[in-house]
Amino acid sequence: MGTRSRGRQGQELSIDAVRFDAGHGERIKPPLTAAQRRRLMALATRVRLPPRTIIYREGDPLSDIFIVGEGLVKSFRDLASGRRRIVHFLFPRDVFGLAETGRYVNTTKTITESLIYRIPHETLTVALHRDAELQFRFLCKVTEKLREAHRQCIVLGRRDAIGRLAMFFKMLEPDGTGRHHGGLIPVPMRRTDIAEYLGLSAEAVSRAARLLAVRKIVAFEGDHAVRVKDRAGFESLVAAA
Amino acid sequence: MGTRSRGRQGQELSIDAVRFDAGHGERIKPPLTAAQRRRLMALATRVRLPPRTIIYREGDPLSDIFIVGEGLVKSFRDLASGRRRIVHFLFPRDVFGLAETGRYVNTTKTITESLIYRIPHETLTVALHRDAELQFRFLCKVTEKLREAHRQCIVLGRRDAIGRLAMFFKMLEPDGTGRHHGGLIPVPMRRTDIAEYLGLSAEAVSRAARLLAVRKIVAFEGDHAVRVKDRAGFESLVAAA
DNA sequence: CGTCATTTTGAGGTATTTCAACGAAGGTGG
DNA sequence: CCACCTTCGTTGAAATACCTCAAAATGACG
Repeated sequence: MGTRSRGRQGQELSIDAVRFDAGHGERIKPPLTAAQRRRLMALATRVRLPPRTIIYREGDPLSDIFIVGEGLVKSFRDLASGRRRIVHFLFPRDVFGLAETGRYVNTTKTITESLIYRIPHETLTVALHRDAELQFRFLCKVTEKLREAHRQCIVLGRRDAIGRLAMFFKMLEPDGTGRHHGGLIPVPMRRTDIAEYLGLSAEAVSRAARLLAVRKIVAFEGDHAVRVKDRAGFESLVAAA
Repeated sequence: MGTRSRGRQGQELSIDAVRFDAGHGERIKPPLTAAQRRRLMALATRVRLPPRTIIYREGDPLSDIFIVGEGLVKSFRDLASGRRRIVHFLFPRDVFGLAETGRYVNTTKTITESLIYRIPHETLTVALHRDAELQFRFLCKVTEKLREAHRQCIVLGRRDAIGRLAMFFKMLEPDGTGRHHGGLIPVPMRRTDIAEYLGLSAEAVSRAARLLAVRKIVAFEGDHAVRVKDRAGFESLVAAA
């Protein structure tokens, strides 16, 4: 497969990582009405999956669109070099199942135990054609994901590991300010996952994390939580770009 | 602005870089019917802009959605460090005008003389609600752009300048194989633009380009065209990831 | 033909990668 | 319940590659 997009322009629904609410930021009215949500859920099958379960593999024929109910899922690609790149993490309410030419483009795997909803993609396509408003919500959500992907590009463009890691934590921050959670940021994924997401070696992530702690910018509380100690320093690192 | 997306979930149309046709790859039936295209064009205003003209700035209030008719546009962001990052290039038939919370997120500027169509975003929103099929085309296109953004993330994740540059050229290749154009790839943008897109310094791009030429993988024909000389070597560089 | 912007080239500094090894943690089986 | 094993995380040291600074060369434009 080349780098250039050349997806078939058929009726297939191909959405990846579309969140149904306003994201981790300011809570705005949910883009889906209760009725829409109900109808959508009626089309779905629920599955509960243990950690490290592969949901589908890159290249598998497209069948369903998935929605994360609970848990954490990673979407990644194995490169020719043997290296693995995580394209994005999928949190509750994220939609995934991006396909091209009728095949999934990434492999997805649960990180923690997860509750997953699946909807046959034709079913969803039909529903979207019936309900223009519902479809518009999807459109908004995909554009939102597009913005997020662009932001990730900015992160990856940075050269310094410490800055990338800071931006990553910032991305994980529930409300973006730390006001309501005392600067505590949950970090459900493993270090190697972070490394594969940020395009760094695991060692570099480890060193950057230690540096953040040594500089008293954050304090780690176990492997799966960080607390921002120096908000000003943290934000200036994030903004340094 | 934080790194986390927190766009308002209103009726604003916020689409960036949505191509109306099948992209540079295999030519498939255009996603827009002639009638849809005609109607869309009826809503638009045409403008012809000289090179290096700013179309809108980051932070400007959202007013229109734009479509490239001819020429080349770049969409970029100035970072706190004073560095500039090009988020993407916009080719003919690409749509742009991505906004968040009612404001454009990037600055856009013509690179070459361009023909631009502009449609008030409310007008387009209404049209999309009226025509579910038209909206579905938009949805498909945005997801396509999302895939492209993911691919760019892969490129940016690479550590070697020469590999990134190779992937960039590959991205620019009209049909992805070189079969129909003798491996000749037009490169309309300047070196510095490429550098800002790839997250490299201009010097690194220059050196990588020379290296590609020295290794006889490509040959430059002026500053705005490259010819792939060693297809196998080229592809293996691209795939090396 | 001169001026300005872009591109290229050179040399040194710095950051991350890589390779290697150790320590810790989680899961499995006896 | 403990020992073992696999995986993950950390730390150290050397190598590589890009960045930065500086300056020359090329090209565009008036």
